[in-house]
Amino acid sequence: MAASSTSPAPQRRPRADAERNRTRVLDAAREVFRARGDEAQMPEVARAAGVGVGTVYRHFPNRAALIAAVGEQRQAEIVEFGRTACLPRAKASEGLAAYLEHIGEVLGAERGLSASIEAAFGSAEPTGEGRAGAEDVAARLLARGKEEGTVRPDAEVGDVVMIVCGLAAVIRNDAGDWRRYVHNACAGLGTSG
Amino acid sequence: MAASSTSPAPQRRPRADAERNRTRVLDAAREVFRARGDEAQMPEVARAAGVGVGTVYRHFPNRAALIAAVGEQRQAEIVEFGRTACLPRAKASEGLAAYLEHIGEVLGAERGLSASIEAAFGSAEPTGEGRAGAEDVAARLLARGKEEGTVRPDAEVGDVVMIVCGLAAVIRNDAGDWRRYVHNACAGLGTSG
DNA sequence: TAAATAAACGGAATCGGATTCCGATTCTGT
DNA sequence: ACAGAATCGGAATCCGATTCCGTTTATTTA
Repeated sequence: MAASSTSPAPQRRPRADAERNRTRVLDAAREVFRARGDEAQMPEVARAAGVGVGTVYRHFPNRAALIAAVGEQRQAEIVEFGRTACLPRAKASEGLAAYLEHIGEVLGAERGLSASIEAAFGSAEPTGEGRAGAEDVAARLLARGKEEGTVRPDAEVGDVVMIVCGLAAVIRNDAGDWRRYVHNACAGLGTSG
Repeated sequence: MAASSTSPAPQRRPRADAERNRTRVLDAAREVFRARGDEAQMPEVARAAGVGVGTVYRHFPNRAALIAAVGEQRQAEIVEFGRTACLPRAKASEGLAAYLEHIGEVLGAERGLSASIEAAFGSAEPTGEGRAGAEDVAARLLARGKEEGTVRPDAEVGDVVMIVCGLAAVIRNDAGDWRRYVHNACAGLGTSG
């Protein structure tokens, strides 16, 4: 008792098989949700991962957490794209447009993950790195855009979040010309082209 | 058999108590969802309506339909506001801003209904009148705004839908300065003021 | 290398909540 | 007031998420 309440817990590295199963489950969930939408059932995910339901629950406390984890994983990839393909652009306004277009493409191609990705970008929870990273990319692009004079000075990260969420909703429904919407949204931020 | 397959069904007017109960259930649901969010349970709605669960299901095929009905009812009121308070404005751009601000106010004040209202505006389903009415208001305002020269000629109803959905997401989360977002979104549509 | 211990597994059992069913009750038309 | 039709209420059922625990496996230790 004394030990457990005072020592900061040595934190033995997780067992190898546990770590492997965790990623198996996450990958399987991502695939299943992408294909069937996030109403897919837990047993289905477990089966796809070649694992028992119990194992799924050992790694993710509940269905919502699993869905969120998938969304955050996808978001992390989007942020990575933002850092490597958008931030480096000469014109920040183009970088911003590319960032949003990429998000639109992902949302359109992976409808099943759309809700969880939207949540990753829009949720208020301290999701941590994912959300923070996404906002960091947006913030840098906006700042640079303002210097360039291609972005309205009163534009904020929140505006970009709103665009992403709106985009997700629109794509989830009509799937229509979301590219045009992105274009207009950029125009709205003051980005001229 | 011959009769049932050929006659268009006389459709006797629904029984008085049935009609009364339908609205009781709808009203109770609206209140319960507004207060507790749309995860509130069916039995809770039934209790609030002073009715058995069976009765709830007699009028609404399932939970989703009930939630949707609530959202559509609220949407109808918003559309009504749009027609009476926004369309008549001298400046279409101001009418549009007022329309969006009103939506923001409702979303903010009735968080629990936020998701269903958003769905009513954004869903692809042939929701019918509700959605159509909302888009009608937006379309008229946009058209008039273009004549005025206060709205970008390439703006479309879809852009407004996107704004509404984005707004809903933002309000559901930070609840921050959504008013600023509305302002910026309007600016994005080309509305100068 | 083998035994001991801790951690992870699998999947049957449990639980909660949506939905269905049907006998009892309440309208409506005659 | 009566017959028939529609509606009610709420217990019973169904389904899927989550929990539990005996078994199996990785890791550490002797």
